[in-house]
Amino acid sequence: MSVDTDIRKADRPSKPLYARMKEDLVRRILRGDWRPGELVPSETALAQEYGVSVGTARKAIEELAVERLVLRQRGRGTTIAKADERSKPFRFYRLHYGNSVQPIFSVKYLSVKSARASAAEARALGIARGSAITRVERLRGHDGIPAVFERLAVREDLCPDAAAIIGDLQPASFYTMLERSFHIIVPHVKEQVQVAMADERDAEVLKVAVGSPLLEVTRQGYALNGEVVELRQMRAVPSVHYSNTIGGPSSPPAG
Amino acid sequence: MSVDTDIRKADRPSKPLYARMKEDLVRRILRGDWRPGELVPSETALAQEYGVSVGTARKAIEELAVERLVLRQRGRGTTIAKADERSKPFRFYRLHYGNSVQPIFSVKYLSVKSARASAAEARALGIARGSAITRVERLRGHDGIPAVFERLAVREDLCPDAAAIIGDLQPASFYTMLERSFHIIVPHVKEQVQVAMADERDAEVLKVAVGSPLLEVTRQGYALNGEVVELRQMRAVPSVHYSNTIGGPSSPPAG
DNA sequence: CAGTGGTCTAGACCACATC
DNA sequence: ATGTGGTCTAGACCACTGA
Repeated sequence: MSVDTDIRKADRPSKPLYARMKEDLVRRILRGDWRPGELVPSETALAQEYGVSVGTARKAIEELAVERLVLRQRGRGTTIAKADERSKPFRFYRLHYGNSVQPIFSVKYLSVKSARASAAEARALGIARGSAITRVERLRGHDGIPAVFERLAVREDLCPDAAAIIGDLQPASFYTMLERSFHIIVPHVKEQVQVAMADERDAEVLKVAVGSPLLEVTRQGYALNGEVVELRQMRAVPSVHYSNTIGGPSSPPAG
Repeated sequence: MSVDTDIRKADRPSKPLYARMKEDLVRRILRGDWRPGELVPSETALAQEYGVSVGTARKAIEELAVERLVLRQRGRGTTIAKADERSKPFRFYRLHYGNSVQPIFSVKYLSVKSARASAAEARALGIARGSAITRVERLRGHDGIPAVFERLAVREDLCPDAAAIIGDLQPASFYTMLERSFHIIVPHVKEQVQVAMADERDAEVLKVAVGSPLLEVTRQGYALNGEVVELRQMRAVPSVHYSNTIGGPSSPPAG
């Protein structure tokens, strides 16, 4: 039976039933009981399995849906959300070139290699200094113009053989690849935006002068269990801007 | 009776009952039936008034709560959210100095005056060129160091006598002032972040060299009815960064 | 067609804030 | 003590999808 611990007699002081049920469902998703794109049991089936009313099961599933972990479709059923469904329009990729509305940039891989985590990387990733990581350099362009230079780092303990796999696939979507190749779901990211000065590598790749100002976005990608799995630094030419919207009908929860 | 149109026999094809009820509640908030901080009728009272079940009324109110228009407190009741409740930790103010977690900056008003909207301002505000607006300059500092130079513009047709009122109050929170002095609620903003070069005024105020790179955040503030009421440009010294979090438990809906 | 999620109802009990 | 929102139940009907 898939419910290891009876959610009805847990915790002290006990959380609401639907909350415990939700946590258990997350545990099962994390364990890989259902893969992204796969159908989850129906409301009534889950209600029966957990011994709760449909309304309660519904509330648990509903919360997973607003967190975009799960996709509900009337008549079809509920599926585990795939990376592209989770990150719909601009959720993750908020960089735009000039006035263009399209966030679409071509991607070119510049390098993919295994390395050892620096002190800063180790701290940010929550691993020991010197642990194995994979470093990736990508360049995004707009109409043939270099626009965004990305440096990524992922934990090799979570993504074994990442260098080879990434080098081979050169995926347009990093999160889809993490999902398909390593069963890692990244439902949550934190970003900081600031001004940076171009170093020599930036200058070379982006065709700008060393020391010229760039827009820098630093990102930490969190896995379902809360661990940081990915670090990303994006340095963009000054004509690129970062856009964000806060509040309003149907905006997701803020951290 | 406060329900002008019977929400039960509306629209074609008709939206769900709870959605129509929600829209009607928004209409009443917009009309000012209840002021920020004031108690809204209870679930059961509203259910009775609209002739729906408590569960349905509940769903309508619940949606207003996730949009932060309304604040629900068990044992107390439901109130119209005040500006500071709506913009809780960092929802609107996402600029930080260096590594400090606190987004707290002192505020100093530099100038407040009436003016005519430029072509760009008029377009962004959805008003005619040359319409009356109020322009405000503020400086935010961190530990006595100039950090963020803000230029604001608000529509004077919506905020009559704004120049005098703002000059008089010099409010720390602009949105709280809009709410209290003009009954305008701003539940939604859009922001763009980019690199800018310091002009002469920036240089003078922020104590940097003309032409040196700054972090610029441009913001449009939307009123409840969807109109743009406020334009804001924030130019910050390079040690300031903009932070954002996407997804995860209890993140608001993304635009 | 059977099965899904979406809406809606009517009731119960509870934890909590206020007076 | 009263009234609030929060949880939970058990049912009904509907719109839609897919075989």
